[in-house]
Amino acid sequence: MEKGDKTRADIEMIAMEMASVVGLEGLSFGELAAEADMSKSGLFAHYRSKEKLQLAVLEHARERFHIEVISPALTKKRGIPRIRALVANWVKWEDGAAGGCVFLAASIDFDDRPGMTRDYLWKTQQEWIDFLARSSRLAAEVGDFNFNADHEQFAYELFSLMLGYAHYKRLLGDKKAGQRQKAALERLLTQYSRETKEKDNASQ
Amino acid sequence: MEKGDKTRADIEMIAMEMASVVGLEGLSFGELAAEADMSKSGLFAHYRSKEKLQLAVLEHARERFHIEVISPALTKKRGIPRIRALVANWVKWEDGAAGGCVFLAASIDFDDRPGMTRDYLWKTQQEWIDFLARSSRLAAEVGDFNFNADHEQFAYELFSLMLGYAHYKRLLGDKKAGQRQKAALERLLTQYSRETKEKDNASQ
DNA sequence: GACAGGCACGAACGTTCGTGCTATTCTTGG
DNA sequence: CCAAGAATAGCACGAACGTTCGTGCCTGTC
Repeated sequence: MEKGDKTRADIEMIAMEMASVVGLEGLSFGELAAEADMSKSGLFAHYRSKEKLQLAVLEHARERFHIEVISPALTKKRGIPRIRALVANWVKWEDGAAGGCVFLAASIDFDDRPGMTRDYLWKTQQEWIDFLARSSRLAAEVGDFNFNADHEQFAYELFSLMLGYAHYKRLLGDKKAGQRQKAALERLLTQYSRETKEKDNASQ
Repeated sequence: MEKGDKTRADIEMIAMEMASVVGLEGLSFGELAAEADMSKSGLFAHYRSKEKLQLAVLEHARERFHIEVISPALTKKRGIPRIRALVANWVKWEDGAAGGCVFLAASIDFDDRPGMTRDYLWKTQQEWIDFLARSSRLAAEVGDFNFNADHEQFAYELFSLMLGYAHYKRLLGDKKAGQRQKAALERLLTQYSRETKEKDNASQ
């Protein structure tokens, strides 16, 4: 009950890296076994189905995400400083993995493929978005944002900017992606902290 | 030299739909042949390699994209009206395909896989982004936008919002995705058309 | 020293993949 | 209307896929 856990942890670390490149569905026991220096069957025995492997990889990634992105941001002051930290950590997370954020790679694979894997993926992403919205609410509470800002709208726009960064960086190979993302974040923060004078309203 | 073209066009229409769901790499001759009511080998003969099939599908998609998204927007007045039309047409395009925008589905597949397909994909996406930036420049020229706005930054942010819409709609199944996207677009347009009073600057 | 369990292995399964070849059928220009 | 050529089908291949099976290590317990 000792060795197995260690092996699984090792496997999932490698698997997460691979999945970020080829996607969760593109992940195969054969290639993964080769990368982990194991036999395909020996590796398979740890999970007993591809779906269970995918779930294990996602669970592993979720843990890493908390450790690398969320937790360190919680040490920052509530409001804009914490939001900045979240974005900075996420960019590091995206840049760190060989193929970018594994959740984004998996999302495309599974948006049309129902099942347990998709459900877990959905839950994880929703959690992240809710966390962004909550951070916006906190920012309003400490006076950094307009107190009547639409926090879910903020989460949508912030999340979109992250998607944009990943896309510019990965596919387009744009050197200015970081610069663009920073400028966009500044603009977004400015707008949400402005002295609310616009007549616009997010409903309808 | 007549029948073949018709058949290829039919195939590529179906293939584009399939690829939007399973990705360009997930597309297979077997399934595509079944869907098109042809034999695998008969279909294969039209393209003679998977890569050529993928390229053909992308070319087909590029044509459709011009017809459905770009051309109808060109009839609108330069500036904000045209930008609004572009976004509205793109949303229709995204909603219309079974699995969403085929270029986005393909992007994840190929961002780590060099080759002709990736190059073509890159070119097409870059074209689209450049077109967005050019539309922003036009908006500045007709007085809708600040004349000193950063048009490539605008393209980045607008493109990001589209990515966000696709993600919210496809994976998260968010009913409010359309509403969110509209609100975000309004905010973005407002910001770029404002009387430029901010001290902020996109460089650094 | 026999026994049990956890762990990993190699071989093989049925299926699907992309890709060739060889016929056969269909379309079309002279 | 017929020959030429294009379009499609049939069949086979080697490889990779997920999965199953039987077996052999180790390591610790009675």
